[in-house]
Amino acid sequence: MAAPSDVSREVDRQLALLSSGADEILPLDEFRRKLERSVREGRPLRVKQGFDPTAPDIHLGHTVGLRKLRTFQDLGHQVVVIVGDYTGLVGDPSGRSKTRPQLTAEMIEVNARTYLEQFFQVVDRAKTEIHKNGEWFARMSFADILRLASQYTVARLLERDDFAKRWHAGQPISVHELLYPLMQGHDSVEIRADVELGGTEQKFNLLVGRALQEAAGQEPQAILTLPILVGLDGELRMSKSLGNYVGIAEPPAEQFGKLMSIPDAQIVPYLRLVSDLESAAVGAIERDLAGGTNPMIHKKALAERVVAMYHGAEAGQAARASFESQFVKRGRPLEAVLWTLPATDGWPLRKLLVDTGLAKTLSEARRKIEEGAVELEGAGIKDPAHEVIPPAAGGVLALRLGRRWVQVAAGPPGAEPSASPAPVPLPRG
RNA sequence: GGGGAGGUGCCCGAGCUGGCCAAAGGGAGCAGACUGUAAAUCUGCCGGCGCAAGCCUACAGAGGUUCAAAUCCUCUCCUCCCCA
Repeated sequence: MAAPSDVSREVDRQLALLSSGADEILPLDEFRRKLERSVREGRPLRVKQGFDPTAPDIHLGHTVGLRKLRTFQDLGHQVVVIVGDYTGLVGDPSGRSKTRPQLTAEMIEVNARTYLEQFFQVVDRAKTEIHKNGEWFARMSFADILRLASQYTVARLLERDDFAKRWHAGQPISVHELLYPLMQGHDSVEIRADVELGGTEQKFNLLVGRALQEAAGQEPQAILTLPILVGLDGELRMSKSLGNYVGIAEPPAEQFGKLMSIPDAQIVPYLRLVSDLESAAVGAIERDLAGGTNPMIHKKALAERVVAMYHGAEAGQAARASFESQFVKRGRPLEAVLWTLPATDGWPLRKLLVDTGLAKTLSEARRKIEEGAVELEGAGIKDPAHEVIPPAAGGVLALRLGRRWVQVAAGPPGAEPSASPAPVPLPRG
């Protein structure tokens, strides 16, 4: 048993680390008491994090919470992750203005696997317990559901901002969506959570967990909310469906480029929320920016740092070098995805653009060519009917539409178009 | 259960006294100029296929009227509001 003063010192230390960067911890005194007990009895806290296997790719927005989970683990606590296979059938209405589409069981399975794989790039697998909430929801009878539903009122559910907005806007809210917060809360009861993490938009759901735990005679969980990361557009929260995200599994150059497109005002928030730079250093950068330093310098450092976190220091440097070559010096990137396309007699440029994904449709490709957005081997091409001469074996062509580059090689006639799994060096031209 | 209002392109939203509607306007997005792949500003594009003329698909769904329908009629589905 530790001496009382040691306990108190350790609790202070943990509290400082855990609350750093957090938006709110509610109720703070309860959380402190939990930590005290944990330290005194040497019993890890059970820290809950749920996710719905809807959009499997983890992006930087998620890592804000995941990095906090990691901090809990580093302090010896136990993470309990809930795969929301049942809640996924509903779709979290949080922050949504529409009912989400429901998922099939197979999709959930696949998504969960992808998700966890990426999840454990940040979180320590050895200190993580995984549950599906189907473990308990699949067994509940209708009577059980009624009992659960009786523990909360419609008025309280409708207090919730997103429901309230939809209600006032005359948009539909399905009954099963109303059930969502109850399901999430019930998860906390089942796993006896001590703490649950979530973005600030999750606050309501997290609090429902407290109410249900109390009703079940358990000590209610503390909740820890984290600021929401703004997406690349600088306005809306980072989310896959909005397309304003940086995925942690994306290639280095992609991550770097996306990070360079964030508004200047987001540099400091990003450093705080998604980089591993300690807070004193972030403060120094903040002062430097206020002093009038060109934000681009710090933005590049941020981008390099984040790429390094997920791909290693070397990849970070390489991404930066490629970026500088491509944009600052107004040239080609150092590398680009290589497409191998079947060689045919005529190689219509429009088709190349579509096959390589630079354009979505032939019509779009035609328009972009006419707009002067397309460049092949350094020469702008404005003729929509242009036919490309396939390169000789071993040769490649550098093709650009706007800011995006690919390289193409000629493959055997009739073959399916295929892309290199990762970008490969682009010959200097 | 009764009454009322609605469902238009990625989103919002005009049109709905039938043809000039691939459908005004705004937003988002893409591209060009500028630039730091930031912001602001200006310009172009923004259903598909076609070099083009043009053709195809489209205004919740299915039928119908008409030379011609997003626009008129019938039925169906869906949403919201008020009343019970």
